Amino acid sequence: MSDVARAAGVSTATVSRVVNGHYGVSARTVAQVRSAIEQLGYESSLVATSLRRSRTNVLGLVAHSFQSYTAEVLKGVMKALSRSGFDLIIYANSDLYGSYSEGWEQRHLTRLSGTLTDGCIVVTPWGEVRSRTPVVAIDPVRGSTAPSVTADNLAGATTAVEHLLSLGHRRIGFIAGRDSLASAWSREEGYRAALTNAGVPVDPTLIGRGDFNPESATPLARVLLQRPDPPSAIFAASDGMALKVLEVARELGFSVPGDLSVVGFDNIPESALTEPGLTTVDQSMYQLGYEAARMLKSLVTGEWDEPRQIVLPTSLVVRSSTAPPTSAARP
Amino acid sequence: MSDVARAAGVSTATVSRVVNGHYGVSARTVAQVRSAIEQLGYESSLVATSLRRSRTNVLGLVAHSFQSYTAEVLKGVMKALSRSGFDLIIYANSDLYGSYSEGWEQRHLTRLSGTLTDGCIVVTPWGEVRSRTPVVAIDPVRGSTAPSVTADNLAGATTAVEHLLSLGHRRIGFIAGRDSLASAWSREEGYRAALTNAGVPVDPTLIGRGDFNPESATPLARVLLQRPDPPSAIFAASDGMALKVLEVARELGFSVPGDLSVVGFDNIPESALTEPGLTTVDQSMYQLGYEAARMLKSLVTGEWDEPRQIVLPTSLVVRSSTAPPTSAARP
DNA sequence: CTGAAAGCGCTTACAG
DNA sequence: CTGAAAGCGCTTACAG
Repeated sequence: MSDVARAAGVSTATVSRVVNGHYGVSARTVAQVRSAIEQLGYESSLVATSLRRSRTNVLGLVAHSFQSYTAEVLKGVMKALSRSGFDLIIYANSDLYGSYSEGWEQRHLTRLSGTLTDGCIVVTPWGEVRSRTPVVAIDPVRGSTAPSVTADNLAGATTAVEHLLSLGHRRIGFIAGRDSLASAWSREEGYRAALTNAGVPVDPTLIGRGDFNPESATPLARVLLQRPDPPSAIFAASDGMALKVLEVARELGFSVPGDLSVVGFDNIPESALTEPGLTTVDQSMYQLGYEAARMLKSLVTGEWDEPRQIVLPTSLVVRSSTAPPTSAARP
Repeated sequence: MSDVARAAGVSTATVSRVVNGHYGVSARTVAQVRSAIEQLGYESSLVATSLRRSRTNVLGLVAHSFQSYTAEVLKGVMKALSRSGFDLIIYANSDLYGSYSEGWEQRHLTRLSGTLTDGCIVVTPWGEVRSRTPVVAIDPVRGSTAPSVTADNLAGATTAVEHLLSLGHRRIGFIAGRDSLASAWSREEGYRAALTNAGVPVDPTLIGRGDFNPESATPLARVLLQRPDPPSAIFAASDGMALKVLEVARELGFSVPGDLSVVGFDNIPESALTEPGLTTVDQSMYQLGYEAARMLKSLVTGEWDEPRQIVLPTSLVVRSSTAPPTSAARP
């Protein structure tokens, strides 16, 4: 900027005014400055600008990994921000790839929201976060009253288990997600509610405690399927985990859906590609991202007047990983 | 930071030393400062730090949109950066969603590389870019000698067209990509080469000029298919465009692959999900991202000693959108 | 209409 | 071992 000022023979204050289109600069000066900018290929530093200004028109997104789930969310966020005047900065910590680390989102949030961003979206946070700028959580922690958008996990899970019940399954295993997340809790609630409603007692030994990380499901599925009396169906709280169940089933000689039915949750793109295709509950991750960005945008400008907690509908997608149980459940 | 300094009864200089783990601070002071940091939940501002320091350990990525292609690239980048000590910042301009705007990448690059990032990856740039920090392009412009990673587009396209030729097709249409990109050019070259090698003359009226944007293919496909003598097969330079060809074919009453064979390029996840599944050339977008990040990382630390232009292999994925031509090409 | 000066939150020689 | 001061690249009252 000082180069530009020198070239145009003015002060940096004036250059700044021209760059920001402020009034009160003579046409002649504007022209001179513009041509200097042009010639030098000057572009203002995002960092310096944001340090000085309160408003940056940049929104942030922090996520702990970039698997399919996040990628879908991102598409929705971008769509919502399209031509909104807000740019997006996504911050990803290299240490966090695929593994949760307590408090990561708080760290990143604080580092960004100091000055860089006007507000942030945080995807599947670890805990409640505080920030001086607005934050909306996608898939918040349990009991959070902060702005958030989430799928109707309870209804989705209930439908999934009802689907299995209607096929005739009675011994239905469950692989739970990370306990602290509202989504994990609701999905488990849905599982319990559907069984209870159907008069099927909940068997705690049929429940495995995963954490949404696909890998966490592998040992749990193994335990469930190596019992003398394995379940005839397994409902996993996420597709990533369900895919691992499929893997273990294959390894152990269970045919799906012949010996074992499997249902997931999320409907990530991969679920349609496996053989057999995974029956799952669709939560539009695109929509989650879209709505979160829409809310954050308005929160930042102070125009939001809808409820600060959005719940999006889910729907059951029946593919070929589910079928009625056979009498001989063991291969 | 001044809050922390006050609470700990030291200067901000000392706080800075503690935060950055510099030597020469008494154990007692360190303890005091740490406890103040803890209590106040202090986190250093990324912006201020990067403004002051030359090295930030943050790498940047700029892309003009976030469709499947970019999402896949991103996964590869994140994988390569995992536990590398480098964080990643992705910058997305809201005005650019899905549409090219000349020079966008240069603008963003300059704004980021001023101080925020140590280097950048730019995905399908519009032109050659200059920057004081290292830049690696994924899918560079034609004739670029800057660091880049790209798929073997020539071989891929040749194979695709040879596949159609071997099925018996002779009138093969082509929908080209954005001319300035090396990838678009090579894919067209591959198309021409395969035809020429087979002794089939290239018919310029069978070539449509798209720009990789899916929408650009719709009118072109319409023109091609509404001719009195439509081609029996169409090769599109990207899956996004090929999917649109499928759409137009359906609309016009062509059955695929009965009346028309269609081949794409990229192998985005959606291509496996359409009905019929799209035959396409796989270029591992994940690999492109992975290699680009690996190169950038070493370029920044000055350790890169491999060639600065990486070409990755491609492979043909045959699904059900291709078949031998029938005698009656018109429905 | 324009400039000198202060300050955003940090880091880093330079003194002491 | 620690602090006062300068400065990274901007913006914005405050004068003039």
